[in-house]
Amino acid sequence: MARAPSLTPDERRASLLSAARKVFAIRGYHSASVSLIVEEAGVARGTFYNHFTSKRAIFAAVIDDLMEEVASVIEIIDVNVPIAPQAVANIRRVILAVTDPEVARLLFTEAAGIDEQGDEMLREFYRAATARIQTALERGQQLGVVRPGSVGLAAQCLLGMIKQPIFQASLESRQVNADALVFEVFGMLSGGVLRVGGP
Amino acid sequence: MARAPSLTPDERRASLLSAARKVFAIRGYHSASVSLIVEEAGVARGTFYNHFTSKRAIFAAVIDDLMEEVASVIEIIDVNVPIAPQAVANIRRVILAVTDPEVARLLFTEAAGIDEQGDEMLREFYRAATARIQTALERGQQLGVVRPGSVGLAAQCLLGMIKQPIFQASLESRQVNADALVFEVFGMLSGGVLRVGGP
Amino acid sequence: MARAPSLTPDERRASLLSAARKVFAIRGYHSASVSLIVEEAGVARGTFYNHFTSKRAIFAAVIDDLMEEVASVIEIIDVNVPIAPQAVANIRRVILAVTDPEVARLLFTEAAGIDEQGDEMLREFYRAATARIQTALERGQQLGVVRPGSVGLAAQCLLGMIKQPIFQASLESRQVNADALVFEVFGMLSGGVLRVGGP
Amino acid sequence: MARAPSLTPDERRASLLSAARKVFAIRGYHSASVSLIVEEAGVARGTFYNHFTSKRAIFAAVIDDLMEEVASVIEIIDVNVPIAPQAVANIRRVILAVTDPEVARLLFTEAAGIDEQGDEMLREFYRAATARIQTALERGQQLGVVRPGSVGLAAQCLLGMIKQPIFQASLESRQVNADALVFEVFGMLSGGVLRVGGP
DNA sequence: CATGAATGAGGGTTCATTCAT
DNA sequence: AATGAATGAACCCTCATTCAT
Repeated sequence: MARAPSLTPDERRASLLSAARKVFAIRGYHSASVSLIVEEAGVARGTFYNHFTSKRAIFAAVIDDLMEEVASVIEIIDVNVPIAPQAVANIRRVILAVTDPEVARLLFTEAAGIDEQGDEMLREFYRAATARIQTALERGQQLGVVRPGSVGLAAQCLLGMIKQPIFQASLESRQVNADALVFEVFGMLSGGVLRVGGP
Repeated sequence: MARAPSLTPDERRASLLSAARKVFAIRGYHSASVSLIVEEAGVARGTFYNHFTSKRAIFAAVIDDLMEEVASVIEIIDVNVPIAPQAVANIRRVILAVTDPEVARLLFTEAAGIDEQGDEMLREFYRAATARIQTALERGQQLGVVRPGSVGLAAQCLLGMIKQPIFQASLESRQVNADALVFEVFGMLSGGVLRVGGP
Repeated sequence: MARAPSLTPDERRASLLSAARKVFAIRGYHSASVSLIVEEAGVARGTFYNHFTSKRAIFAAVIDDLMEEVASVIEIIDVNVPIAPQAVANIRRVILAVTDPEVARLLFTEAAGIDEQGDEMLREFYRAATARIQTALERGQQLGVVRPGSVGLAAQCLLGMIKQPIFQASLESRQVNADALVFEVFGMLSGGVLRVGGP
Repeated sequence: MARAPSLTPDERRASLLSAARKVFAIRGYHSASVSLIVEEAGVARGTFYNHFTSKRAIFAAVIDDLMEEVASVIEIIDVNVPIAPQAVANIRRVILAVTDPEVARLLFTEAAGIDEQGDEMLREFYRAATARIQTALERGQQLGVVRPGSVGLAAQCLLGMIKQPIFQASLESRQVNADALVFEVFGMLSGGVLRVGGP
């Protein structure tokens, strides 16, 4: 009844994570059942609980990995070379990372609203992301490439500007054109869309 | 056993909707139970099913009302008077409408991911919202107050720019400063934030 | 799918309690499953949880009823008529009440050790029983029919004297002879068994 | 992977038994898990099953040891020297043996009701204990220090008299005063408590 | 003998929905 | 329409036991 382990614990864990990610992405957190996950992973139910304490826990692990994946593509900007291309490259990489349908679905529609603990994770993620953007903008201000003024809200707006097209694409089961989005975002950042007489 | 109805069917329906909205906003779709809703409404379980075919259905009705509420604050722009203030006013009203904690929670974190039908509703909502913004932008182009070019993505970006700060505020159980957000959004639209090689 | 209730809620509750009592008595707390109980009661699983919040809860209710049953057979002793026969009658009734195989099994072997809350119930039961006996003994002292001295331990010993034969009989699936036990207990109380240097 | 055994098989078995006894005493049979036992013993799960065929089996072994421990303190009474002090000493030693919280909990609240096999063990234990007491009483009758008549029930009553105070103390997490209990039991045996005109 | 990952039957519980009254 | 007891599928999780290494 007890098959020998053909995988190391880490591999099994990874395989469960991968299965869970797939199942959560397809069915959403609530409709995904542990049964579905173990079936996808090809292990028995009990095995699941040898690696994760609960369905909630594996979901948190999945989301955590995702956030890490997204965050990891951002590279520190070198102020000694032209800023703009670096910023563009960062945005581009984030868009590409988030454009994966699984990532988009999980991060944008499933992560929120599970429970308080989950919301805290998300809060923290957005807090960190926003802070990062804000810092970048402030450095830009010092360099004179960003207009002066408070940039807290601007950071959130910038985030939303990127997120919303991806979210809508995800909702419609299509992928955004990353280049077009980068272009659009950069256009918005550098000049807005209105031509109604400046401030 | 069957109490005489003290409300008209429509009133009962409205009262259930209101109770459901409250319960869904507080607990989220999945944690909200029909029990909670009927308790909040002060009716028996069976009564619920005389007015709505399912929990799913009442949620859809709640979300529908919400979307309607939000959409209804937008006023047609009159091209014979200055555009900008009208646009600002619209944005401002949308922000105010969406800033209500119940609305924000329901629309931004609960509505998505329930099931395919629900996603379709949301898809439709964003499609309509985006289309509306896009139309406005195109009209702006004709009037020469919006820079030329494709504005499909821009519309989504604009939506995200507004939504994200409200979403993050909702996640942190606080409300955005509507005026600051309007100012920020308008600033972004009219000139972006970057000063890199502008005209 | 939802049959009309053929029983009043109280009747259904009683029927579940009775089924539970039977099942717990036969299988013990841990081996009894809610499935078994509802099967015995002839209702669906969900119905069980409409009447009791948990397996634990219905067990507590069963034990509570049992304790009440046992306690209720004790009659206040009238000091104006001969004491001894009244005491004997009380002991006799208790023995008879507890001699029922279900009662014995549940009270003596299943009630203890379920969890802290359960132990507290039992503690309270024995505390009350002991206190009652102690009070009776103290009244006897005032009347001069009980030898002087502390009677706290004596009360517990008296309880044990009655309980142990019943418990052993229960273990062996037989019933004690109530009359013989009464006789024995009364003999013990009135003169002990030893004849070693007594007066 | 297979660590060299640092203990002889017997030592390992003893160490598992000791760990099991501790765990069973603290958590009770049902809440004790094999995991807890092997953790306490510091061995792997598989090792457990090299020494005991099942959780049930190690529990039986624990109880067996306990019964043996208790039984072993009883010394054969020498009829050539005064009986009473020897009887008292035996009772005293039994009380002391059983007063250990682990012993009391395991023997009085956990041993009963696990399964038929377990009940048989317990049955046998009480049968043996009762028989021993009965034999002692019968010898007492021959010596004229025990009142005549059937002593089968008396033996059980005597057992209960001792057990109940210890059981109640165990339930309340306190220890009985062995001396007081011996005194009480002996008082009961030698003269009862009632003064209502003996036979 | 030791190890510990894997197993899977089984248990308690929830809750959307039904329908006789 | 209103009621609310009854339903039962579905879910998450536990844990004694096995066996390849």
